[in-house]
Amino acid sequence: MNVSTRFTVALHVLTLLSSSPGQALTSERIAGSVNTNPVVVRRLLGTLRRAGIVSSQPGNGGGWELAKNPGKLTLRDIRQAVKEGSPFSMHNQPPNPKCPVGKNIQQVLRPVYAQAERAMENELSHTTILSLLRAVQRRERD
Amino acid sequence: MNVSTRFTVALHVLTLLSSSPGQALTSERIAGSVNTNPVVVRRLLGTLRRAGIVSSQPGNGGGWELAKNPGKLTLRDIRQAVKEGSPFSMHNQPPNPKCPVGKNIQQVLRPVYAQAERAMENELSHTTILSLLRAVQRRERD
DNA sequence: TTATTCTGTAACTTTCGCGATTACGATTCA
DNA sequence: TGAATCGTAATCGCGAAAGTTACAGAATAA
Repeated sequence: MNVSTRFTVALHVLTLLSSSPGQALTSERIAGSVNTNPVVVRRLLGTLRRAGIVSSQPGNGGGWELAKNPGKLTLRDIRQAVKEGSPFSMHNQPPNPKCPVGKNIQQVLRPVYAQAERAMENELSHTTILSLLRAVQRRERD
Repeated sequence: MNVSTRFTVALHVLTLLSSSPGQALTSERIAGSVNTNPVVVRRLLGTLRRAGIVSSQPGNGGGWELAKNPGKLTLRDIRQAVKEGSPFSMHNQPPNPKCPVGKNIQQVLRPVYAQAERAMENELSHTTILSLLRAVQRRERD
């Protein structure tokens, strides 16, 4: 396996940002919650900034803020923004083109994989950052 | 990313086996089609044998055969047999339990991820090894 | 029985991507 | 000016997956 944790960390951070609207959080503070290195956070949030999802302010008193309505921000949007690849991957080495199966299998699998991934993304589009925040708050109350 | 290729290779091999029913293929022959090492093939097929999907015969004239009806064998079955993990993965280090978000985020995400993965698997259950073989043969004809 | 062909596995190496870390320039504000 | 913060390059370390070597069974043909 070995899938990256970028998506999970992105959701964690965005939920955290949505919990303090109008208040910039530093990468140091965020890294404290995620339990990682501030540079890792800045790299990840840099990607989200280029996608227009967060904004940043350098210098004293600066930090990171959500740039979109958390109720409109779906998990599919985030997944695409952090450039998570397909959950499927083809052969490392191209299969043998002299074998009828080896010659065609990748082209046959491609649309099947695409369809399965679409189904997954469709499911992710039904959850927003706001609903994650609400769920966290609900667990915190009880 | 970096997802394993085991699932794709398994589908390739099973399609190949389904194309020569009643005839055992050696790991050497199979590896030739996949363009990899025979030991890699034996390891993977060993897992599929333990799941009852293929059978093997050592010794002269031996090799590997499909042990199930390819029309009944779905891609979800195969994915589960080769033990592909979830396409999502949680934090490497546990998040900070003193932060309300860090404390609860994983428990909130878990069912969301499970649901998305289920949607993907449901889609995979609609395709069989036989239909892969048919698609390969169709491409080969044209 | 003997030679040959395969599987079954252990052990080791190689490769590769991710995350962690260090370092430092640029920017902002008090 | 000085402290705090982002932006980013460079490098390291780790772990998982695949590739490789080696060899002990097992089955078959002669």
